[in-house]
Amino acid sequence: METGMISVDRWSEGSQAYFLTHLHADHTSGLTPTWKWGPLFCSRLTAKLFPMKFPGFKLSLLKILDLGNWYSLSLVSPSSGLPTAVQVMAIDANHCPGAVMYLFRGEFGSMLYTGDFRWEKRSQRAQIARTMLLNALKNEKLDTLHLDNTYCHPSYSFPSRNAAARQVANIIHSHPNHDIVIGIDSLGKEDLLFYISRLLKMKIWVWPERLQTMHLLGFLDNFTTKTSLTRVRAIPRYSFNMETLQALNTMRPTIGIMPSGLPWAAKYCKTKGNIFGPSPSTCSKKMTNGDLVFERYDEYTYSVPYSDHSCFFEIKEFVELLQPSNIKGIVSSSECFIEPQYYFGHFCGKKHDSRKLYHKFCDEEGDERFKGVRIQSPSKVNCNMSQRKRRKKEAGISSSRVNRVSLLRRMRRGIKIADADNESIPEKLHFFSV
DNA sequence: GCGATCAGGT
DNA sequence: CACACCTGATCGC
Repeated sequence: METGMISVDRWSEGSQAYFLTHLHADHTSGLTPTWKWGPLFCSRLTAKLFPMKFPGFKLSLLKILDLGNWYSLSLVSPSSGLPTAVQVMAIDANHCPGAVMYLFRGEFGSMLYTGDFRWEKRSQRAQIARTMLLNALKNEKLDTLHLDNTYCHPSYSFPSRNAAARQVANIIHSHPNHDIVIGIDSLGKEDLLFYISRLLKMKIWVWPERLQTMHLLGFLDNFTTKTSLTRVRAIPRYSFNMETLQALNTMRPTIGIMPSGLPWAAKYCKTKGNIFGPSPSTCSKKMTNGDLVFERYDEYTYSVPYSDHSCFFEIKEFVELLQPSNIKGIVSSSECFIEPQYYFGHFCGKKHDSRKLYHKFCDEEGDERFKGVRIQSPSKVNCNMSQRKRRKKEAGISSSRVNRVSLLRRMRRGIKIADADNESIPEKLHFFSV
């Protein structure tokens, strides 16, 4: 598709229609309450959560796309100046609440943008999404797949979220006299918390803004902001650290559980031989409990492979199902980034030389790129920090400005709670003139 | 003075 | 490893 038509999760000026896949901060960078380049298309649930994240945003810019419907947009081709129609369908991405993929079709052919997605074949939601996708495509070939390639490497292997949730429950069961803290973000992992809450027949503490989110999502009874009611608390991931856990343990015995796909990235660069082989065991403290395996970091912290992104095998199944003509990775910032074409080119029925490129990459840099990162970054950090401190000292900057900025940010978060209001959501539309 | 953005950390 | 999001510094109006 030519540029100047649509943007997905990109918010700079110059497109005729903007699409938001979900509300995580790394997909809304550039979007502010004063943003005005709309219209902005998103799922119904994202629209419901939107005012909390962007209070004061002009809600008439939001256009809701219900799942599984085709919507038609009248755009203008920037090159010819002629009108051109683009059809779009939103499909459940099974990532965080409200997250969708977008299937587009028009003169350019067909294009699927997954955003962040989890493709758990056995989950009912993924099966519905699968049916929607296949019905929408009928027998047409998908021309371009923009793919969530976060874990697009065979070493990224982790279980379903249901299995990971059972691991969390298992850890909690084996600590009947401990307080539990679980690290979460502003959106996502609600099903995990809900599952634990039902299983333990216990409310889970969340911070006030998160409770507001839970209520918007329809969880009315399982969460609380009263600490006295429960021994299980979900806390922001940024405050989940060793210091916090040590402090908590001075008051009550407490363990931390971090649900994340990340620690399960096998350090394949350390292994010898076949990178397609099974994920190597990387943890010396792996513990078993029944038939479940979990990872213990230190005396307080457990890590559980609960991921809202697809593992490698799920990405493979997804690409195999769709067999697109072209694949592009959405995530490209990774040190470890490898074009999905390398693994899945054979599903695309196209000749390509990415395999050759990959080998070149490995041969030239191999383990060194990882060693380089490990060795260089601490010294670089130290250098930057000392430079920064020196500059600050030289400039004689007091901390009053900084404290004020931080305070304002915190106040705004508080105001968001008070202002949160989901009344004025626009009506469903099937045709949009842009 | 203030919002926007970047860098750096976890 | 790299997710999602924080804080603090700096930029530019």
